Amino acid sequence: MVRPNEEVAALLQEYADLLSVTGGDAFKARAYEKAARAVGGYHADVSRLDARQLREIPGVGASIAEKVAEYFRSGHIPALEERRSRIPASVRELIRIPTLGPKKAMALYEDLHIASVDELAEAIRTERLRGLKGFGPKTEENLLHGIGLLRQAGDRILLNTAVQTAEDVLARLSAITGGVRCTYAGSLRRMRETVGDIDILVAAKDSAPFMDAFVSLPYTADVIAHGGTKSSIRTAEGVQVDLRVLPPESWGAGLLYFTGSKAHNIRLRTIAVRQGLKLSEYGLFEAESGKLIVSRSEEEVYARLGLPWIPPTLREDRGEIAAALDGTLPDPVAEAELRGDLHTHTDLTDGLAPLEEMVAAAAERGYAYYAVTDHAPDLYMQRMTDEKALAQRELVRQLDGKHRKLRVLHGTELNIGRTGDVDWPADFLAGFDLCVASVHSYFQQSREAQTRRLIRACENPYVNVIGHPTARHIGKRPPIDVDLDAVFAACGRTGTAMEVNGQPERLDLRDEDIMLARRYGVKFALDSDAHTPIHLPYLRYATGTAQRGWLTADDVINTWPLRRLKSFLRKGHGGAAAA
DNA sequence: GCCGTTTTCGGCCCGACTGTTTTCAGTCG
Repeated sequence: MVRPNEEVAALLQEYADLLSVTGGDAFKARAYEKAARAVGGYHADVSRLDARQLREIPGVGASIAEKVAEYFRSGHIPALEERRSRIPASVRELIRIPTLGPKKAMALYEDLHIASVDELAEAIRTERLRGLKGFGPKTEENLLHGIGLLRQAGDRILLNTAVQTAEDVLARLSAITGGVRCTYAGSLRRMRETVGDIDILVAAKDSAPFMDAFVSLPYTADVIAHGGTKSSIRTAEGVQVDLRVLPPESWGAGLLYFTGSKAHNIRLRTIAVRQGLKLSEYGLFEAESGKLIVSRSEEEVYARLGLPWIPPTLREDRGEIAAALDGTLPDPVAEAELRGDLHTHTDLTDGLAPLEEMVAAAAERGYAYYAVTDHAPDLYMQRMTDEKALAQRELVRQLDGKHRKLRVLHGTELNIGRTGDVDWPADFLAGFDLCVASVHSYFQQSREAQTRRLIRACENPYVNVIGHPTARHIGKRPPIDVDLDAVFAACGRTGTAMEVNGQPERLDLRDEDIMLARRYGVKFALDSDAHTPIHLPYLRYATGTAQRGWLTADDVINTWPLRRLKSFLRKGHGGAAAA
């Protein structure tokens, strides 16, 4: 179940999209977009607020507050429905294609009656776009590429969407009596970056009450299957959720089996067979007699196979079983080991909350340190200036120590320019406690140019962390083409950390890149890149991704005590990080 | 449509790149 805030944010965003597709006042569309983001990132549940309270959300005025209130009263927003009736919903789908915006989408619809991604692909194939004003051969190529990206992500959903749905289902099923255990399994438990469908497991003697409750969840749109051991539904948002009810005595074997991955399970079964055993979702058995040996817990099953328990995030058949056998399995970094966050924003640039609120939320989470890293001037639309940065630093110094044990660091997120230069000169950079540097432009440069610019950024003595290093957006923008070996080598050499960015659409670096970087002795920063207090928990996804990359606490600079972190941030030049 | 007043209208996230055009519209961060 999505939070009411996100439900409303989606509706406001849809309204903004429809406004921009049908033309008219661009500022109005932008006002709705801004309100959508603000509502999505607001700390309180908007379904419980009246119109007056809604207006306290920045960017929400009388008109939008009334529409939101109306939505929770009647379930309808007449103005939105009126717009929908003018434009097929599938036209809106078109603007999800990178490089295709509202104007081009409308041209396709009005001139060629193209109203969906599939129809567009077909129209390109049959050369129907030839001659349409503003659509040349390069545009066709870009559109095909964009459609490919969109389809690559397929029907898989982002990790946080899956987590929210799964946790809501778990909360509802846990309330039913007779359940011994209840959790999610599958690729979600392994924290893969996207999830195809959600697997929920319940241990109970009697499955019927769980199955019945499951198929009648408030957001069940379709019941795909409704049986005694397995039921499947599709939610209103189109997510498939499977529920399996296991007898309590085979919980461990079932959890192991349904967590996967398939390749990991095959390895385990091979080991079992060599020992004259048979492993299934019901337990570990003697092959000859069929006698059950163990099944109650994952630990017991692994132990009987001669293995320690392997954390789910490592179960991808990427060498974890060999490592477990020879005792070199890493102890993956845990979220509780993180002492702070090193990449966050405020409303001084594109964040949604003021510095004081972000710091208070960080203190609430029990951090030992917290870095504010608003955007630097070269990201023009953020309108950062030297004066604003210095004024913010004053405020940061005042807040430092206000919340008992929380140390507040003043940082910035620099833009890595075309050739690897950054926004500010050395003397100004020296005033920051740390600098994250990220790619926000020139995504299409050659591999050689991208590699050079990133290496140059690493060689800057004031750049401590490379933010979201490949700049990908899952399902929307591919990673930049760069020689990661060369960049990681430069990171290792210069003492520049690589970020594992926890924003669900980024997760950047991704697991495989992390494994590669680690071989170059690179250190990592696990960051939320929060733009509002409710993004701070995204560290959870950064941690999951880091675990999948086999990182231990020692690899991660924000598990370190402040003293050790500051020493790392000095990067050999001795100046920036004063005690 | 929102906001902040220089309170009831005028500005709003600005500039660069791409691909198309032949001087610029559309998209993006």
